[in-house]
Amino acid sequence: MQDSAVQTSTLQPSTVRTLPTVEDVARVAGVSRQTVSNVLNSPEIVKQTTTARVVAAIAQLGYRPHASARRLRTRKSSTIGVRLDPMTNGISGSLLDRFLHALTEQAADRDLRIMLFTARGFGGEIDAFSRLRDGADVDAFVLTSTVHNDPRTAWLLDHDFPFVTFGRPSGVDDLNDPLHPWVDVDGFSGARQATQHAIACGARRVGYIGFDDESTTALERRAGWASESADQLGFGGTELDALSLAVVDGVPQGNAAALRLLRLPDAPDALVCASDSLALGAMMAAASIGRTGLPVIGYDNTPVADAVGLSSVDQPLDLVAESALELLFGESGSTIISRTHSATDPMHRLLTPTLVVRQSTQLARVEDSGSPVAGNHKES
Amino acid sequence: MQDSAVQTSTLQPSTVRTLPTVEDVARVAGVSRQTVSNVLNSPEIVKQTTTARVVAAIAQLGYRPHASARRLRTRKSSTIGVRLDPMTNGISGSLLDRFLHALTEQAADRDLRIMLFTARGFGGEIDAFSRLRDGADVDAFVLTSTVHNDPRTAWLLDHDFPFVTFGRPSGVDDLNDPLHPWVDVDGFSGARQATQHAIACGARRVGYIGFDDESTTALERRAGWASESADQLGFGGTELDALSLAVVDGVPQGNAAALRLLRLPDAPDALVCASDSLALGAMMAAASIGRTGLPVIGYDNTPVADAVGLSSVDQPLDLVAESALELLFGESGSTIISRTHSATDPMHRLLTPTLVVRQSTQLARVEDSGSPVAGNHKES
DNA sequence: ACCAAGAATTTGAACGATCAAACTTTGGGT
DNA sequence: ACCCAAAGTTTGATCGTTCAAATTCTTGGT
Repeated sequence: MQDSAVQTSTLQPSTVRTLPTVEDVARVAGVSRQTVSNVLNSPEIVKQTTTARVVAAIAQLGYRPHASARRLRTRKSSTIGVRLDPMTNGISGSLLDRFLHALTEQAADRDLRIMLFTARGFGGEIDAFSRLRDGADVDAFVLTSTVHNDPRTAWLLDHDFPFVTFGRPSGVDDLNDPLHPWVDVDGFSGARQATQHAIACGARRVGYIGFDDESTTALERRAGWASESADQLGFGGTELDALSLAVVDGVPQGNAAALRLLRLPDAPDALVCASDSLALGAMMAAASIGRTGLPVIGYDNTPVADAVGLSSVDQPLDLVAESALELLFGESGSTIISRTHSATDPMHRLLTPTLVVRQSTQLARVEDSGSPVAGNHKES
Repeated sequence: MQDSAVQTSTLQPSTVRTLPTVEDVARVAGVSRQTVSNVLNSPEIVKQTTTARVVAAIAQLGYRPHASARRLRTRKSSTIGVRLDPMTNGISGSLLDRFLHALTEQAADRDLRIMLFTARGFGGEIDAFSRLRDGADVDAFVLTSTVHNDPRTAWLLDHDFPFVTFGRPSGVDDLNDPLHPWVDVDGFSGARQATQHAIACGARRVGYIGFDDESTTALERRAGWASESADQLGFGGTELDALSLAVVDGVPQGNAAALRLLRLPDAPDALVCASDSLALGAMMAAASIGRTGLPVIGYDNTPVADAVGLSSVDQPLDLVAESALELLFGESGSTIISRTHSATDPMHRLLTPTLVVRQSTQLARVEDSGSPVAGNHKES
């Protein structure tokens, strides 16, 4: 090794830079490979003085563990797979994106990585599961937009592969099955808060525009509105039916539905909507027939809601992400915790959304400023 | 139910399933490790009959190469790193998301993966570069929202690490530097098309609401509008200045700017905007002062534009993604092509956007149908 | 029948890390 | 001084793949 002297004496600015390995660190620190490894992975079993020397050597060489080598040996990838939905369905698509962002940040805190993939249909997604699992590319999946009797969770349960869903299971899946961890945001509470707020704004007949389908989401949001309306305003089933409509999600649909409701003899004096798209349509409908001050509340707190000053129910996506990781990896750490049927703690989290109040529900109280929707004229 | 007792003794649905390796495939096919490897990586050097046997064995065992082992040996990760921007800036944030989606899909076609990361500031991002590079986690980076004299590209060039930017370089970087590959969408053309369309709708004084900053994007979009206005309508610099405003991106800003322009003595009879946010604000402003039919054109074709029926300039994000990969990996394949200063072909692509025409520029021509999107105050 | 040259295949080593077990040191208790 | 357990450290093997070199099999010309 006498040529090491030569090597250092000659400056070689950008030759093929070979990355340092544990071996190199060990040599510099005067310890063995394994001790270096221990400093990194089990610091508690290494003597303080030794640790210090190793840490110094690591810093000196700028050493970083080779991710693939580590993965090969430990048989874990420290990577989570997330499918990027094929159809970013309009305005609400950004919900997934914001969630993805929160997830990436939370994951980084635990030294976990997020790997994306796309697939066509559930079948394609399951193929992707299989590919990524077999290639040891990911340790777990995070599923979004789950459906009734979701075939994906069935497959994952069947193949005993770790996952967590954003959205509670429905169908044959048991809500309390410890093998099916899930995180969800309480739509009942969200719709209830929205309704409550509408009432606080002075509304006595709160209308509701919801989704056409029979998803859990659709049902519980409507139930939240119905429950609050019943409790506070004393409405019964028939009256509630008259005050609500179920349509396909979208701005034009929201517009049309709002017009229908607002032209009723007993028109609602506020509108709670199951999405910001619907609410945006509703706002425009209200404006178009001169009912500018009508309180309208949306759902999901998308960027559009912020942009147009629409009050909206906000889902705590960072908490969702945090909880998802907690269910997969425990309080901290990056090792999948294996589940058993006998697990005691509930393997799910139901989070509570918050209402973000904006101009769309404040105009009723202030003077009409002439520029209803996104007006920036402050009256002083 | 009845076999629950038996289940444990006989059936073992989920014993520890060991994944098959090349060795297993080789044994079944009656060949050696390396031959299996060759079938996968260099099919042309293996005899047809042997290939057939190996392929059969692979299918039979459901073999898939272990990604990490392969990466360790080949010293490449087949993974591209993308930073998820910390601030999903409102409506336009979805542009990045749509790009991300396109990129993920294109990458999948080449057996490449997308890995996400977040970082705070450019410094943080460069740290992340360093980490991901040293850990051999990624083979290249795709950068978005580049800025003038971007420190990130400087670092990457300095450390000789492959990357491509979505957005042409500006500053000390050379547009034609073969070491700095980039893809961009021609904003000049986009704004020009928008203006052209406005004129085709009958406008004779097309106004422009653009960005306040001095980014390439801001400059070229305005230039596109100015150029077309000069050519077709014969406006000079002073007149153009009077017809345009530069503001911060956002719906309220668009609203305010539009009001200012529309209240001028020589008010514009159409508005071209540098973003959908601005355009949305402009639409609302127009509606609020009774100029419902005013043609308004946005930029980026975000979901909101679709939702509210706003004509908008669409960036071909799938092409951008495809081009980005092409610059990194060549026509096909998943191996980084190394660049030299002497490269002949230009290491960049300038793509042309297309205008998507919607109701916001059609109302002028059709009869008021009673329920247009953003209000239906009749003017006559 | 022989040989050379190319085609096809096999073998040993390596990628960089961690695991499991073996080994060495330390610190009391007797 | 001795021994033992606990603490700390090292050694050999291994994860699954591909590289580089060695080996065997073909083929065709003489």
